[in-house]
Amino acid sequence: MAAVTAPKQDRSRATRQRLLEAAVSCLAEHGWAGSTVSAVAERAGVSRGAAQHHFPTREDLFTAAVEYVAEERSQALRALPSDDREAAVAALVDLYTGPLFRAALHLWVAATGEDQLRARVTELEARVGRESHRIAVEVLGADETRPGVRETVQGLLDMARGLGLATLLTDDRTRRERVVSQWARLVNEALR
Amino acid sequence: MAAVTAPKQDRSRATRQRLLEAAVSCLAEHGWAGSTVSAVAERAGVSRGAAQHHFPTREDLFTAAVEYVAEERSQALRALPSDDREAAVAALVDLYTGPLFRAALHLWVAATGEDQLRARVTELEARVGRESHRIAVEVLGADETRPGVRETVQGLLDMARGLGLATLLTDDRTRRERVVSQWARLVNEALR
DNA sequence: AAAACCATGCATGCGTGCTTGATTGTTCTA
DNA sequence: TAGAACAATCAAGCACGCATGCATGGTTTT
Repeated sequence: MAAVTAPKQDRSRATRQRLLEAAVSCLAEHGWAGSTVSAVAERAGVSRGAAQHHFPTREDLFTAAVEYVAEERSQALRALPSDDREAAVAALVDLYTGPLFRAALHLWVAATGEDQLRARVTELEARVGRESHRIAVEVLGADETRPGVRETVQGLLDMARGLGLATLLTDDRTRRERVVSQWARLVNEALR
Repeated sequence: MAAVTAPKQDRSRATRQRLLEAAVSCLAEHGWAGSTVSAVAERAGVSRGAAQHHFPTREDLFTAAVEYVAEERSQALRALPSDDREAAVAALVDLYTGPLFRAALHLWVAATGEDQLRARVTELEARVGRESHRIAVEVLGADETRPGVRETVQGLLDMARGLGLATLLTDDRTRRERVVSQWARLVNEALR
């Protein structure tokens, strides 16, 4: 068994942590097919057998990576600024262009074909999605009791997803900033 | 050479066509890793050697599939209705939830790691993107000379992409329809 | 000392690419 | 127009590379 007892001392947890971080950056840079266990092990600076010890199968490794990514994304969400609405929208969109979202996207798409992963990914993504919505409402100062407000915020998040997807291959920053600025105005008016 | 002379008679072009269609549906259903040449050949009803004849390498097959998907998407775009703005937005978003977009998305993400594909995909996606924008402006009856209008339409297309991405794992139709309805209203006001 | 932790080598499965052989279609010529 | 040479198209088998999984041996912690 891998964790019959919680890892008593930290060296083990350190390598486990490094393996997860390596898995995430590997996903973000080389995609699903390119993220072989040898690659993430090498990137983590450990042997392949060490990886095999912590995560007996490749699927174990990446299901753990899914939860790790979800946790990191939640954490990033809670660090959002809430002073200015324009800045809040920009920061929100930025969350969808970083390596975390890239990794999540690769997992998301890969989970389409892997039955085991799909359950985990859908479940966790639903959780992160709800949290994203909750925090978005908070930093935007939106009044969800008014009709249409909820859908407005959701649409904004969906647009952020779309921008993140577009950023995958070509990082067209200037275009993105213009779109975000305009949509921030639209949202601002709709929430007024 | 595969096409030193254009395929004189149709049996060949028929199987080539079937291979491309099979590649697209395979991508939409099983994703990139699951779309092996054996799988698409079997789905097309031909032998693996036949596929190998038309597309010597797997990469040849899927680069051809990329262009095929781009062409099909362009064709679908030109069939959009332009009578009612609400209906136009809904139809536009629907283009991002069908199997064509699913296939394009898998190609898009897979091209992140495959250097050869990335060029083709980015180039063609840029073309389709411009055409999408042009047609979106047309069916929405938007006046692009007014400031902010261009960015509003682009944001709408990005939102459609994001909705399509969200539809990959869970087809949350009712939520999508509510979001689309609300933003159709907002866009409608913004373009007035 | 025992158990967790890590490293190395081997075996299997799988997908791709290539080669060979058979069949269909096209074209040139008598 | 017949028919034979020739090219295009399709089918089947083989060899290689690669990633995963497992098993063994060494090292560190408790």
